[in-house]
Amino acid sequence: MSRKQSVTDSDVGDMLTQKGYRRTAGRMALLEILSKTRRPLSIAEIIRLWKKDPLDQATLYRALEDFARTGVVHRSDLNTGTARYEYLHGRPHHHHLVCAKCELVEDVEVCVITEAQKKVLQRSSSFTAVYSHNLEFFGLCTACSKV
Amino acid sequence: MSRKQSVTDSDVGDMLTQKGYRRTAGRMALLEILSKTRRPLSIAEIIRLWKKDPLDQATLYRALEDFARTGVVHRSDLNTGTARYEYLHGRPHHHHLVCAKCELVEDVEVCVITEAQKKVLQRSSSFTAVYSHNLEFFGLCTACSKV
DNA sequence: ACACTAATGCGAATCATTCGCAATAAAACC
DNA sequence: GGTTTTATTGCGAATGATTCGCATTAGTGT
Repeated sequence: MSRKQSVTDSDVGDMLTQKGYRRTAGRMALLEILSKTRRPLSIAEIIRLWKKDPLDQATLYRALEDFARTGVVHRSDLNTGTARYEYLHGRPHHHHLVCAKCELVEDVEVCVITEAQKKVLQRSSSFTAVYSHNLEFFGLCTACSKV
Repeated sequence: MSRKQSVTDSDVGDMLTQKGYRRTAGRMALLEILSKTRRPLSIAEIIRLWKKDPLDQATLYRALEDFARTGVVHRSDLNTGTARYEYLHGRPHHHHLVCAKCELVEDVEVCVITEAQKKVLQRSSSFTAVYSHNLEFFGLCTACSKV
């Protein structure tokens, strides 16, 4: 009913089938982890959360790249040197709040850019289309600001 | 004369001295390159533009990191996998337009985020300060959209 | 000229990410 | 159910970006 906040096993499986992927144990588990975590995860974090047997990195990278290409997950580089991947839960896109010290990442649901994007395109001298944007805020989380 | 659009040798040198750096040939040349280019440069691009003798990468990385730490240049990762550095010309900050195909990067001078940043902080549950943001737009440049 | 220390150069190390290729295992087809 | 097709996996090695250690060089202040 209404908007889903989490995803069940069969949902994850359906999603895979629907996008033309195969329902493999690995990709199910990966989507499981991503869908339960409402923020961008680095590869290292995913590996840490991984409960199944040994995890091959190449396989993980390939699956994530696959998912990102078809829009199942969103990839973002938050100036931390490593890519992060986030399950979109059907949301078109959103932004992030990144702690400059500990790299804690929080989602920002509001988006104030859409109209501005048009202006940017109008003023540009060498672009003919703008179809997306990344907006990340940097600051200090409560824990880090105490230190 | 008001706002400087480019930087002379002595300006670059003064900047170094003022920030507590030494006026070395390498750092002068590096700032020279950066200040003449009004967009974020990747390490590879800098090396390509380098006219002086052999260029050591470790030295280059260290200088750029140094400059970024004191705010002389700004580092941004534009989801291209490599960091880029841009001379700020005294501007506080600004945004970019990135071609999804050829990675052409254009500066966007307007900033519409400052007020929004405050709202983001207010709504956040685990951050106590937001002091900067990155905003990058992705699209297609004129050349790439023709193909 | 001298001392102090930032900056450099070089090679090796590390980290993230990708590639090649043979082995597995879904999905589809008989 | 057995077979074919082909996506996905696993492994090891390659690549690319970035960092480190350490001895050497060269600005800067005295």
